[in-house]
Amino acid sequence: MDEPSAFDRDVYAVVAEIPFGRVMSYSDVAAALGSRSARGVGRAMARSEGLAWWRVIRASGLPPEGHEVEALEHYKAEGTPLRWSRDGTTYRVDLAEAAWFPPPGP
DNA sequence: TACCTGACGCCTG
DNA sequence: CCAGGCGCCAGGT
Repeated sequence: MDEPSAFDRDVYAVVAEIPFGRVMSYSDVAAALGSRSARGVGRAMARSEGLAWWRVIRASGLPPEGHEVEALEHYKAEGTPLRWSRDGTTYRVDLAEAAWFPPPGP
């Protein structure tokens, strides 16, 4: 069992703080850590377990590839604001409404 | 140390 | 809106 790196644990700490029904983009999580590695955040999420991974999405408002269906179930359960395409076949999280950023510490 | 990969992001056409 | 291309950062081999 390999232990998560300090960077990974930092990512998990931020994700754990995202409120119910709110989301953060990979780049925003990285920014909250003082980093610009959105991809590093994605890697950390891929290795994570027991986290609200659906609250971390791409800057475009789309959930991770291959997880759209499962993520949608969580969004419906949390009442996360969504933006549906005109034909109702695709959706994206309304970042203008659901985006959240951790408050600065003391 | 160098190279490769990845649950990413932004700019162009 | 869709593709393609380049940039960025952390980890693994």
